[in-house]
Amino acid sequence: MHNVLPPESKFALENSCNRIVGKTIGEIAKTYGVVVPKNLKHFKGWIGQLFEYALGANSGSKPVPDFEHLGIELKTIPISDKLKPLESTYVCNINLHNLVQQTWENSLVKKKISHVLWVPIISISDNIANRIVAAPIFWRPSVEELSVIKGDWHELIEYLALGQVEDIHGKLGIFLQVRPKAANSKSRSKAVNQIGQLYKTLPRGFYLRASFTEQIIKNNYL
DNA sequence: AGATGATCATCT
DNA sequence: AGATGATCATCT
Repeated sequence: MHNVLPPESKFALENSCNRIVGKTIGEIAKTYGVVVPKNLKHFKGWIGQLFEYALGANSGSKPVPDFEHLGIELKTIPISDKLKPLESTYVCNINLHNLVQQTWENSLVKKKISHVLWVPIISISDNIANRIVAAPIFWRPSVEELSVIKGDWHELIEYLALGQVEDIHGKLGIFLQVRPKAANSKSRSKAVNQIGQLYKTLPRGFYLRASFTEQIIKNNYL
């Protein structure tokens, strides 16, 4: 399998996107000689990784944007034929201890969502290979969108800073929410409780709600 | 353990 | 059917 070099510019990345739009997952996989799994149960991140490879994203599992030199984050997103996202979008992990020096301005959420390349995949077919790549979208949040997300972030971080991790649930937040992000419900990571003691709890992550990403996609297509 | 890539499964 | 909570694979 040959190596795909990172795009040198946003223009180069746009050209790569133009080459894959309208293709099926099967066609793209064939280009790189990889086998498409029958389903994603045991390969949940497979499509995302295929596009990281095809577009030359190379940041690996480091907590930085996929195209680090361009400051662009890559997100594949499954959508219906009516442009509705079928899933929420994972943004990043949450540090449940050491919250004092975290600010919105230096937050990973802000960094990750400031410039996103959305690659919507029309996922009507259960057959992964038959799913179709819709037009990729280079998106920057508007001032209004950013302000709502900033408000969500502050509300959610407030719980964590007060040691109320266990009171957080998926219903909180307008665009941004907190949900478990773990291998299973027995996974544990470091957190602080209300009286400042370290303890272990279920790891959590920030996610963008599907109702929000639906607007991003519709604003760009309709 | 914590970061990346997410989707699955169950509840409402 | 949509949303929340649970889960799967891989890398460092």
